[in-house]
Amino acid sequence: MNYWLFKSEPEVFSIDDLKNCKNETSTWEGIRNYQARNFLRDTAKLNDKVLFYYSSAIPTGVVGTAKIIKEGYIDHFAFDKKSEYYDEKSKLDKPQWYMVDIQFESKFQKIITLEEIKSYKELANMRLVQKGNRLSVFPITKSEYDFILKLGSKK
DNA sequence: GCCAACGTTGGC
DNA sequence: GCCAACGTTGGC
Repeated sequence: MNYWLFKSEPEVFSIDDLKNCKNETSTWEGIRNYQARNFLRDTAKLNDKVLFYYSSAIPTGVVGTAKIIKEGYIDHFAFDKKSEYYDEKSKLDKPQWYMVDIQFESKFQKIITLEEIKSYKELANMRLVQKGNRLSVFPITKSEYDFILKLGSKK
């Protein structure tokens, strides 16, 4: 079992949007970074746990959890000229980009802000708090996941 | 809106 | 293969 942090801008796709999807399930398309692509394609497995993080938000932070319900498969949005995720470099016979499907699990009682995350030494090794981190999909440890889940479960 | 950090592109 | 220029991310 792997543990992940997925970033999303709430203006684009919020955790409520995920919850409101059919079966509380959505594709996670539009990842256009090779390192993140490799994680989705090669490492993300069925039932892996996901922290749902808001970037470019006020405040930024983790707002809930989800799980992987479909392992990496071709991001067909890259072939769709009408999609904002269209990428002419991704060809049908040589796809560049991959995605997974996730299902809503829980919404936290309160957002666990980046500021709060930075205050715990238990979370100091997360890629999230390291300088220059821009990856929108990256692995975390079970203990980091559990720690944040616990924070988010408190009123 | 600014800007630091990082990734990608393309000329050589 | 180097690296300058450019584009993007994301916190503030």
